[in-house]
Amino acid sequence: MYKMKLTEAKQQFINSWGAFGTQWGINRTMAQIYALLLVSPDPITQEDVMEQLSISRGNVNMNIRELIGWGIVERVIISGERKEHFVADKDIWKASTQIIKERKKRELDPMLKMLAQLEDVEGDKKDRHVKQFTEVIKDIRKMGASAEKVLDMMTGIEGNFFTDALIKMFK
Amino acid sequence: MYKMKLTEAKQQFINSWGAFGTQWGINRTMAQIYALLLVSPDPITQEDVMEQLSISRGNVNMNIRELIGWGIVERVIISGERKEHFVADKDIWKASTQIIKERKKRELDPMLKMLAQLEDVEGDKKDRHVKQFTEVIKDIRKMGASAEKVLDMMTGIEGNFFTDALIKMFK
DNA sequence: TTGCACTTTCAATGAATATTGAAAAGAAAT
DNA sequence: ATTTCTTTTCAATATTCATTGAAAGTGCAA
Repeated sequence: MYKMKLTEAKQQFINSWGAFGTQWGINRTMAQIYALLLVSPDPITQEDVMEQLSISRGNVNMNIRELIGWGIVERVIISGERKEHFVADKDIWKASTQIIKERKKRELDPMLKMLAQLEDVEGDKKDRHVKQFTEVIKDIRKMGASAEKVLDMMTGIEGNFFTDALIKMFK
Repeated sequence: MYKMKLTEAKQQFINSWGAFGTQWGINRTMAQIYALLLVSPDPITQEDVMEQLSISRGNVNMNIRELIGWGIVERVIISGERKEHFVADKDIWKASTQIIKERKKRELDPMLKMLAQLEDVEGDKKDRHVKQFTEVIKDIRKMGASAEKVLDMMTGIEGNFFTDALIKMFK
């Protein structure tokens, strides 16, 4: 069976990761930078990223900043070095948790807020259209609230027997 | 407290839903059409969608087709009517399940395949770079495999006490 | 078998998003 | 306080992605 060289495999990983990222509504470059940081054993500089991914200074800067905002990449000071270095936390479980938390905060919570405002509308409760509308909004809210609970549990906002069982089963 | 008129609320819902969709890597229009179908008590035609969302015939056609491909919208025959009509399944739990299944199939499975191919690379196992790479790939695979299991359970591919408990807790 | 009602396709266009790079700002070192 | 190295910003540009609409396709019905 064919074995790739490391550089080839890295490139493959970075490219695929970028492609999957876009499917999830994540900037391709941001995903690629994250992938690069994941497979880099030591902290690297913006310059390194520029070279290895052939992208511009500004682009690297903005996306690294974004990754830091997501809480999955850190700035690192290396004594004696002038340039900033960056690392990705290599604990994948922790990173996933962090990403889930972040997406929940940025997307699920605002959605539930929006739905709350549409809770009840003017007009005849017997009207098919009114009925259908309120029904759907209510159901989506329920679904969203459940999702929220599950995610909070999974990301350890509350720790309990259920979470523990779940983690033991799947980690 | 202010109550919206139905049409206003519908519009609000459709627009917001479209915006949230894009964040999830889903075509804005597709998300909007789905929202419209959700709040419509009866099956509607492509023409109806065109008018209500002010979008072109081709756009409606392609996106409805896509929604059908996701298994959350159905073509409906209304006897006496020439035009095709469409409905969204109003069971939100079922729809969510269906979307999760579909995304898993389209995204998670291919990702795991990709990772499998990068499992082992040429070169010295003691090299920091080789080590880090194989380590990360292995960890992501593990994480992905766990996610796969959880999702399969949640979407009822296997039914067991755990799923039942989960469903009872959150549905 | 021709016309009609409707659906589908897809090249052209438009809109949204990402990327560049040069200029400004910031931060050590001399 | 000036030079030098580094980071950040952002208007201009390039790229990607979504939308249009006219033409081709389908199939029913007279």
